[in-house]
Amino acid sequence: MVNFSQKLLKWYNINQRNLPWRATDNAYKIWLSEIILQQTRVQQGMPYYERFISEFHTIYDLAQASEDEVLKLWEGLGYYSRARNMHFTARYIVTELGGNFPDNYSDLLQLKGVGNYTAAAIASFAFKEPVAAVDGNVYRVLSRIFGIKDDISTNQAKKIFQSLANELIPDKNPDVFNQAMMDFGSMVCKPKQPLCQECFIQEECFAYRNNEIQNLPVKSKKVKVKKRFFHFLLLEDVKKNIIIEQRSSDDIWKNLYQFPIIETDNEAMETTIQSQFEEIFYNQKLIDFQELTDYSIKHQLTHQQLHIRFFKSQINHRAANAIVPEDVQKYAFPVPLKKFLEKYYHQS
DNA sequence: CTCCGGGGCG
DNA sequence: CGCCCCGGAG
Repeated sequence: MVNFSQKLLKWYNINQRNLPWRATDNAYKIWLSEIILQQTRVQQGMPYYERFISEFHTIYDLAQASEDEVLKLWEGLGYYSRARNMHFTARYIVTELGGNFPDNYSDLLQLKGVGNYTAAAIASFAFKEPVAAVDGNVYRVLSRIFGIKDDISTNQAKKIFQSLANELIPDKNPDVFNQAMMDFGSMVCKPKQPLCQECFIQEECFAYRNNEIQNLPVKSKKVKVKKRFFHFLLLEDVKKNIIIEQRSSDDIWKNLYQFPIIETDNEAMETTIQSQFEEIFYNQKLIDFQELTDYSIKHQLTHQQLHIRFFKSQINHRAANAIVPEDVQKYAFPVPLKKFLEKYYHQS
C-alpha cells in the first residue's frame, strides 16, 4: 500500500483524460471549469465550459455580463445557484480584489460557491499547493482501497478522508496527484461495475479482497420527496405574444423564467385550474381555455417530484408584459419548460 | 419508469 | 442538515 501513490501516478501517466481546462494554469478558467463540474459529469459540462470561455474570455467579461445572460448560458445545467454565485464572485473579484484571483486554499475558500473541494482543486491546479481535492471519486477510491466504513455524509468522515488524502498527496506535482485520483475514480473505480480486473491495486484493495465493493463507500441518505403540482398557462394576446415571468421567490429555479403558474397540493381538475387562473387575471376574459394534454410530464428533482401540466388560452387585447414567441430563446427556462417550448413551437 | 451520482449554501 | 438539478444507467 505504500506504493499506492506511485502506482496511481504511473497509471495516470498512461490513462489520463485529455480535458481542456487541464491545459492551462489560468485560475479563472480552472475556477470556471470546477464550478461547472460540481455535481455534473464531464460529458455534460464540457460544452458549457467551451461556451462560457468563448463568451467570457476573462473574469472581467464575466463580471460585466448581466445575471440573465449568465443564467441563459447556464440553462439546462441545473443547480442554478452555481451560476448566480459564480457571477457574484466574478464581480467580487473584479471590484474588491482588483481582478486578482485568490492564490491559496484558505483565501479561495472564502469565495461564494467555492467549498473545500473546489478550493483545493484550484489551489493545486493553478498554484501547485499540496492540498488534496476530495470529491465523490476520492471518497469512493479511498473507502474501497483502505476499507474505511465511515458514513461519508457525516462531517467527521469528511475530515478523516481529507486528512488521509492529504497524507497521500506528494509535495511535488500535487495537481497531477489530484487529477489522477479523480480520473482513476471515474474511469476504473466506478460506482457501479468498477473495472477491478484491470486495476493496479486490486490485490491490495480492501473492498476487492473482502467482497465489499458494492458496500463502499458507506453513504446514508434518506431524502423524502415532496410532490408538487404545477400548472402553466401559455397565454397569448391578440398579437400572439405570450406572457412570461421571472421566478423570484426562495424556491427552485430561482431567477429563471416561466409562464403564469398555479400550484396545487394535489391533483386538480381542469375547471379548478381555469377558475384560479381567472382569479389571477381577474380583469380579463380567458378565451378558449384548454389543457394541452400531450405535454403533461413528471419531472424529478432531488427532493421534489413535479407533476407538470400545460394549458393555453387567449386574451382579446394586447398584453404589456408579453414577448414574441421568437424571443423565448433569450430567456433561461428550466429544462421541462425548455422542452415544452421546443416541442410546442416546433410543431405548431 | 425509478434511481443514482455529484459540492456547496443558508 | 435540508435543499438545490439534470442526464444517464438500470
